[in-house]
Amino acid sequence: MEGGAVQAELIAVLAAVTDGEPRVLTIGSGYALPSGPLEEGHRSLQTGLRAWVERQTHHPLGYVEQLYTFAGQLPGAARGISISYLGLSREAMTEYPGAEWHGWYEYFPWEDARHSRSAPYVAAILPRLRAWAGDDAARQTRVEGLFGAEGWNEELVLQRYELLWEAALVPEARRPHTDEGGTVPGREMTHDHRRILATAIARLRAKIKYRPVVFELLPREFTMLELQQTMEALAGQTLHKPNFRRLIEQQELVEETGKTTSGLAGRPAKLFRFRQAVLEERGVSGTKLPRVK
Amino acid sequence: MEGGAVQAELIAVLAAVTDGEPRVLTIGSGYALPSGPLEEGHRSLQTGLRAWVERQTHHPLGYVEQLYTFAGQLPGAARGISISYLGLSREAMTEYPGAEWHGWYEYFPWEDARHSRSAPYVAAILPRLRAWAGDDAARQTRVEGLFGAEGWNEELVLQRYELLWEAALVPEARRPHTDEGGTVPGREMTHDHRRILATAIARLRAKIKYRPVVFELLPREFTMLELQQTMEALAGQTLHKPNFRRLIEQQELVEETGKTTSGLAGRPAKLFRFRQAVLEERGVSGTKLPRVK
DNA sequence: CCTTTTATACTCAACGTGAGTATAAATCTT
DNA sequence: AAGATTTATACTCACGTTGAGTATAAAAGG
Repeated sequence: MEGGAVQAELIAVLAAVTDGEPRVLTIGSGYALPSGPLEEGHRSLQTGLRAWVERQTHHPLGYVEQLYTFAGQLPGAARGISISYLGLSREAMTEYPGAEWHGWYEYFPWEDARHSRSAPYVAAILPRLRAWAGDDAARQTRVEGLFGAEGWNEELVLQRYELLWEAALVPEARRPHTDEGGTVPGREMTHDHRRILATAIARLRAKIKYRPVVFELLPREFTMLELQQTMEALAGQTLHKPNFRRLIEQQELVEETGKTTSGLAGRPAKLFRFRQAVLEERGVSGTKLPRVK
Repeated sequence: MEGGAVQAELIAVLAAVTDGEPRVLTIGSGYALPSGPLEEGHRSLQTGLRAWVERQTHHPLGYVEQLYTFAGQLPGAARGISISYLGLSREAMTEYPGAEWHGWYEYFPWEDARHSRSAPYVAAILPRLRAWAGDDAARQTRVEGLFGAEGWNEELVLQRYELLWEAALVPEARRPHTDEGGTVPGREMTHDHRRILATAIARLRAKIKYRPVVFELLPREFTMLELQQTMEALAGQTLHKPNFRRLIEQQELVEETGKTTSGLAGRPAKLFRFRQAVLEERGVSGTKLPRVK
C-alpha cells in the first residue's frame, strides 16, 4: 500500500447547560475528553465517535457536528490524525465511574464575562501578556485586541487560548512540564484537549447567533428566563432582558404552550416550546449583501 | 497496534475569479480535484496538501482553510478518511499539462442566479424533484425550500446538491453508472469531489459576508466594480451598486490609492486597496445578541 | 397589606438597509 | 466636434432593526 497509513483518533466535546452553568463531559478526573481510535467496525466517523463516548461515559449522544481535524501526537506516541466533534446534550447527569461533568469556565476562567466574573482573571493575565509582548508591535496588537479593555469579543476563545499558549502561560505549553515562571489560572487538560474545548466553545458561541441550536440544550418546555440564562451561560455575557424577548419573538422561534410556572417567587412565567416548523424550515441565513431585484 | 490504521486522503478546492467567473483548479480533464494521501514526510496536513497540489498542478497554494473530514471510499478501493480544504488564489492560469481551471458553474449551473442565468435550469429541475417527492410532505418541504420560487438562499449549495443526489438526478448517485431516466445538466466528478466542491462554494458564500476573504482573490489594486463583480460571481447574485459601495465604505475595508483607471470606456474609476489594518485587527464579528452594559 | 420578586408590555432615538434618483467624467459614434 | 453612451460617484428617503430605558402586572413573603 502506498502512502503511510495512520491512526485516526475521534474526540468529543459534549456540552450541556444546567443551573446556568455550561458543562463539558470528561474522563480521567476532568483531565481528558472522551476519545478513541476509529476502528474497523465503525461504519462512519460519527458511528465511531458515538461508540467511544458511550463506552467511556455511558452517556447518549444526540446532536453532533464536526469541529476540526489536525495531525498530532496521539496517546501511545504514534503519529496520527485527530478528528474532533461538538455534541449537545439536555442533561448533565451521569452515574458512570470516571465520567464527570465540569463547568467549562473551570478551564477558561477568563471567558465568563457575566457580571464581570472574568474581570480579575483578565486583570491578572494582561500584565503578563504585555511583558511577553515587549516591544513587538504585532504581539501588542494581538494582546490588546484579544484581552484589551475595548470590545471583548466572546467568539475569540481559541485565539485567546492560543495566545496564552504562545506566551507559555498555560501548563500544556511547557516542555518539560515545569511551573517555572508560573502559569495562569484554569484547569489543565491532556494533549490538545483544552484547545479542542476552546474550539468547541468558540463554535457554539458563534452558532447560537444564527442557528437555533440552543434548543438542543433546553427541556421541551421552558420560560423566557431559562432560555435567556442558557444563552448567557454559553456566550459568557449578560443580555438585555426586554430586547432579548423581542428578538426571540420577532424571529418566531418559539410558541406558547398555554401553561405557566408556579410555586416559585414572583409572577408566574409562561412556558414556551420551540416551533417545530423552525427545526424543519432550513435556510434562515441573514444575508449581509445588498442584493438587487 | 490497536485500532485499524487507515489511509488519509487530502483534497483541495482551489478557487479563483477571473473575468467575472469563479473557477476551480482540476486534474483529469476537469473530472477530479487535486488530491493525494498523507505521507510520512508531511509535517502537517496542510504541508501534505500543499505538496500534492504543487505536484499535480504546479500551482502555489496561498490562503487555505479546512472544509470537512469524512470516511469514504478512496481511490484504490481502500477505506479511508478524506480531509478537504478550500484555497483561494489570485490568478487562474496554469501551463501544467493535466491541470485545468473550470468555471464552477459548469458543475452547478443552477447556482448562478446572476441575471436569472440559472432560471432555466431550476425550471427544468423542479418538476423532476416534485415528481420524486410525490406525496411525501417532508420531501415537498425540502424541495420547495431549496429550489422553490420564494427566497433563493445562495448558501444552501450543498443541501441542493445532496437533494439532487438523493433523487438520483446526478450521475454520481447512479450505481451502476447508467443514465436511465436521465440526469440534470452539470459536469460530473469522480468520487465525492463534486460534493466537496459544493461544500467549498457554500463555505465561501457564507464567509465573504463576515470576513474579508475576497481580498485573497483580487489583485492588490482594484476598482469598486471589480470588487463588486467578484462578490457577485461568488454569491451567484447581482448586487445593488450604490448600496454595495456604501457597505464597503462604512466598513472601512478599503482605502483609495490616489490612482485611477484609464483607457476604458466610461468615467475613470478610482483604484482602491485593502486596508492593512483590517487584515490584522479584525475580530469583526457582528453580534446578533442584545448584550447589556 | 405592603414589600419583594419576577414577568411582561411599551417607548423612543439612532442606526443600518433596501430602493431609487441625480450628477460627473470619461469614451464612442456619426 | 457634438451628442450618445458608458461607467463612476453622490445623494435622498422610507422603513425596519437595535440599544437603552421605563412602566405595569401578577405572584410569593413577611
